[in-house]
Amino acid sequence: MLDDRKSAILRELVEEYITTGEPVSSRAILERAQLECSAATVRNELAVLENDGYIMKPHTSAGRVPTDRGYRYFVDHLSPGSLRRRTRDRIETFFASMHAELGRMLKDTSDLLAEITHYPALVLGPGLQGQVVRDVHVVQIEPSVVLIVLATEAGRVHQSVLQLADPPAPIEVTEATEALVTRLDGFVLGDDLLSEPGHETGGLSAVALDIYDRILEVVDAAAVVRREVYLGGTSFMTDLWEDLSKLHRILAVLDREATVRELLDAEAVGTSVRLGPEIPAGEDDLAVISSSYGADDAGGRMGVFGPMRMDYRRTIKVVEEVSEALGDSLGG
Amino acid sequence: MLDDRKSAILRELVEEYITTGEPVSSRAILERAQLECSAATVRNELAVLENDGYIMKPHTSAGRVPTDRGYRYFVDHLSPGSLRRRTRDRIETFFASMHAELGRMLKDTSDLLAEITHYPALVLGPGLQGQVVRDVHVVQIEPSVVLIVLATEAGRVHQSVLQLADPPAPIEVTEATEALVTRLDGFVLGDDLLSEPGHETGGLSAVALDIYDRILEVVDAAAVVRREVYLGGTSFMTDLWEDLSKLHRILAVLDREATVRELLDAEAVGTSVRLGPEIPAGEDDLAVISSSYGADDAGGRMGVFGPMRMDYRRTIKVVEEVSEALGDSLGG
DNA sequence: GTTAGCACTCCTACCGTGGGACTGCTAAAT
DNA sequence: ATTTAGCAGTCCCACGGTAGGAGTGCTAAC
Repeated sequence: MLDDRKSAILRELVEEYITTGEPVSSRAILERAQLECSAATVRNELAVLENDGYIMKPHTSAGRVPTDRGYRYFVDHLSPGSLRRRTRDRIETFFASMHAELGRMLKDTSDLLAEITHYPALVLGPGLQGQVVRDVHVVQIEPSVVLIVLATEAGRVHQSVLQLADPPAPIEVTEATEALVTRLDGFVLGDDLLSEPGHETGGLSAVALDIYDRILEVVDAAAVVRREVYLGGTSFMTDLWEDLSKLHRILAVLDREATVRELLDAEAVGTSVRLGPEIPAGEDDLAVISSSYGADDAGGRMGVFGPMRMDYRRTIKVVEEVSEALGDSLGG
Repeated sequence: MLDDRKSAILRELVEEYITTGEPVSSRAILERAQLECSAATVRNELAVLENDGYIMKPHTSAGRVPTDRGYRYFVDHLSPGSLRRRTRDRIETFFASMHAELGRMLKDTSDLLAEITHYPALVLGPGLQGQVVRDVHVVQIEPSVVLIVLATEAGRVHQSVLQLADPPAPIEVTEATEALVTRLDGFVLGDDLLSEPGHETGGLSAVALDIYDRILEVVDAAAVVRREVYLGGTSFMTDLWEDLSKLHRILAVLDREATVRELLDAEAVGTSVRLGPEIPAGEDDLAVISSSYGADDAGGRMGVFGPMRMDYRRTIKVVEEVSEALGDSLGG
């Protein structure tokens, strides 16, 4: 834990560095913070902070720059910022006038988040886990291919194509479907379906029973279906990193869906700020601010990313605000 | 039209420039093409080509670089390249082992295309236009909200949420749905539904009739629903353009779905190569190679983009090959 | 513990220069 | 008329050296 003055000096240093991007000199800190001391004292304190690993010098005669540890301290001991009325209004009106289909809504949200924060934004769609099955529909689209459509109470739709070995008679599909509907109505996706006590399937023929079982498998798998990721504001990246090879690596992370998911820290709840080495992507100068939206089960996660030198105060607030607004919008 | 020697000189110049990226000197051309003349003659020809607007000099004592017109001539008078056995095999095995849901399939295709060409790739999903309705399903998910799910013979699913003014009784929804199914079964999306002679709807109550009409509107609109765009291999961009502000502008184009669609030249059929000023995005150093896949109605479009200095011979071939393979894969 | 002063470090932006790569032109050859 | 060799002229760019400046660490006094 740092004493008051060191703390203040570190805070001003980080904020100055965030806005200017240049190494910060002792004098600059003195001007920012109204400290009752001289530049020499600040320099002494800086030497201590450097020794403790909070800051570093790019070279001998340069100012100081925060290290990973410095950023971490800054983020953890940071009083939450507040948003301007205009920004808050903007988020509000955006969601008030939003009546699109889910996928579009999430894409638009990622654009909004990026536009407000000026950082590229990610939105991870909600899973189907926890959704209550409202309706199952089976359509035989080819002799041995059936399309299974699942509708939930929240109006979500999941589809899956099932390839059968032998072409069943339409009547057998109908039989299987009817038996299914009674069994699945009200079923909560993600619950253990297969080991649940089965309903009466006595009247079904062998073929119908086979179809029945296969469809149950599909429904069972629906809960863990890959969740969509939406990406917005990628053009901000060129303002954030000057280095082409750095940009290349970040884009490579975005190109692979799996690594994008890792950025968002899908398992976390609430707001998370991850810095550099804490992120699995293996990038050094990278920070991700993310937050959950919606209910535990029915929700997802969104966030923005940028270099370690980010405007944390405001951005954390925006991400939280937009997450909350999207959650409300989906819940209502 | 250029005579043989000028044509050969221009071709070699463009190909040399494509591989090296440096302005091409008269001597370099002489070495590439086995011409029966001296460098001085080549220089004379170059002067003519420059005068005619096919090539230009970055500065007085530099070699020549193709202009838009030069590239255009090159592309138009280019004998189609051929692919290495390995590349062809790769495309084949990729589609042979592909059994995913449509969206994932298109995303994976964009990744494949990018990986093979080393250019960022775009895939525009097929529309619903021309699809034959196989099944309509209406689920009342809230008192005054119904979910409409449309399944087509090809196994495509379209969903839409309909907000009704007054909460109808479930029986009225059922009535409307039953009347719909008979009317819509076999209907081809995109055909003029609303002005078609209506079927008997005599038995319907006023409320059911209203729902019926609203749903018809939804179905009518399904054919022109916004088609998805999938993007792969964006990290290749950093190898293609060195300039940060250029990258920024390209990323900005990709950020807006509308402009991405324009890149693909959605209205074109077959293969299209568009260069610089021919592309609505308003970028100068940009080329897009795109091609259609699938049947006229049920298909979409895919392509790659890069700077004008692209490997057209090979890339055109790859885009066409992958388009065809995807078309076959969807059609089968 | 704090401060003023100063020597020292080291980055960076600037400038000037020479080599080199090409061209265009000219005049002779085919 | 076309082609060619030779050469003067142009202009880029990589290189190296330098001066200025910003900032630090240290020392000695307060």
